[in-house]
Amino acid sequence: MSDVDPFTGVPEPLRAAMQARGFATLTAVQRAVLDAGAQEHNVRISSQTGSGKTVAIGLVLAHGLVEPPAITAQPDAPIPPGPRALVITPTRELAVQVRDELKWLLAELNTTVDVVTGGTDVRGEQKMLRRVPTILVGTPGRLLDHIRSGALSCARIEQVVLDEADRMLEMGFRDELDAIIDTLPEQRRSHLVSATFNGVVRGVADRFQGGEATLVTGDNAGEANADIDHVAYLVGRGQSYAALVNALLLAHGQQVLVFVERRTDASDLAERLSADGFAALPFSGDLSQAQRTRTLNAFRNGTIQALCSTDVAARGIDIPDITMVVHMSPPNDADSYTHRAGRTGRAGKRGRSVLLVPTRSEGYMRRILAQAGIDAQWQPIPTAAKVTKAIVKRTRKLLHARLTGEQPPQEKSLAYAELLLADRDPKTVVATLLEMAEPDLARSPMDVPEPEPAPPRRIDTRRRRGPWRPKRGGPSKRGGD
DNA sequence: AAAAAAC
Repeated sequence: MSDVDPFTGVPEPLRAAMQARGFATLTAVQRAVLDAGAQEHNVRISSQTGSGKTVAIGLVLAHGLVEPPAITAQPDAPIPPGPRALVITPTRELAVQVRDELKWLLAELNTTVDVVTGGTDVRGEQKMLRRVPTILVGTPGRLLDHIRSGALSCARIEQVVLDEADRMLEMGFRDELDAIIDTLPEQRRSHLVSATFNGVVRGVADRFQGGEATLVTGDNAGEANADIDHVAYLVGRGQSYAALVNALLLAHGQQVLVFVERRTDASDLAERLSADGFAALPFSGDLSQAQRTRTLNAFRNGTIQALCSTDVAARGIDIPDITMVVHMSPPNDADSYTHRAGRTGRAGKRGRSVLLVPTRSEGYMRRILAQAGIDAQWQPIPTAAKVTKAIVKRTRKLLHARLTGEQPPQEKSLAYAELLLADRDPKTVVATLLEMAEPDLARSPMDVPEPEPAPPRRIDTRRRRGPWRPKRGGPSKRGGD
């Protein structure tokens, strides 16, 4: 095996880009698209979250783009200039991420990759489209906008990709999707990509691909990502979910992505956590696109510890260092759970997915987990004593350094303790911790200790504060889903 | 029912 070139079949310009990016080898699904000879067919890529599906689709697209376009304009029927490939995603942030990923991968292939999404300046995009990118990534509404205004011609599209395909083929997207697909040439390749293709969507998927697709799977096809530990806590009536999330954040001490049901829940939770002294921000369609971008960047670069998000961030978003996902309310279905949880445990790293389950929803949630093929650990709610132990352990070193003036140890998990302690007198913190350590507190688990003298702080998403600087080794090695 | 997605 060792004498086999792991990049066999990868076009030379892409091999160079991948090696420059630090890839030592291909992931299973990336290897599989090449071995399947997928470059000549419609492809359906189904592989677990965080397994490098975006690069896999880049490999499929690239093989078609190495050759000059087969379509030639006839004198009597001129074909307007336009992109050769189209990638459609269900959210704006995912479109941008996919654009970025394809851009570095295909940089040496004499291609250009660009993106169009709602919430951004239409004129700027029109100008960009006049320069005719080789590959265009976008969300449905804005793509259709450009098609109808005449700014975008799809007459030269050779390949179309639906990212998060099972989501794109759902009812909510169908009308816009059909309208876009109607403008594509009959002669084209149609690709679908997702971690999940449940039975319901498979029929639609078959029709979309004209019944002809090469199925490409990675490791553990159809199984859950084994790098994620799943934990479920039963939450009784009258217990505070926000307090529980507070406790989980304290105990975990690293970045956490919290999923909530509604937009208002996102802002409510972020507000509450901020008042508790955490660096937390909401993320949902309620925000302006500019704020969405700033917030996601703040989470990506480690400026905030907690992102309180609706399902807008449930699919595809690749943030390599997320070690814990919390579901403050149960997901809608098994696939939704798989995708949410899949924001952690990426590219072979381990992650933890924590469910807060209302007692009345236990049966429902057990069915969802079984459907997703996941064996979760059902545990009692962590007691205040346990949470206290974790936070004491984490902050002890830091407090020692503060009090003695020594250099604090460089540990990322301590960085968030640093933020929590920022602007506070170490002696007050010691007093708070002692108070928290009172075993009496363990009696009422939900009465999670709140760091007493925490003044609400505004979180500046533009620059970092304090001496605190975790992050960020390098770009993702494997990319998104 | 709510989330997302065009102005």
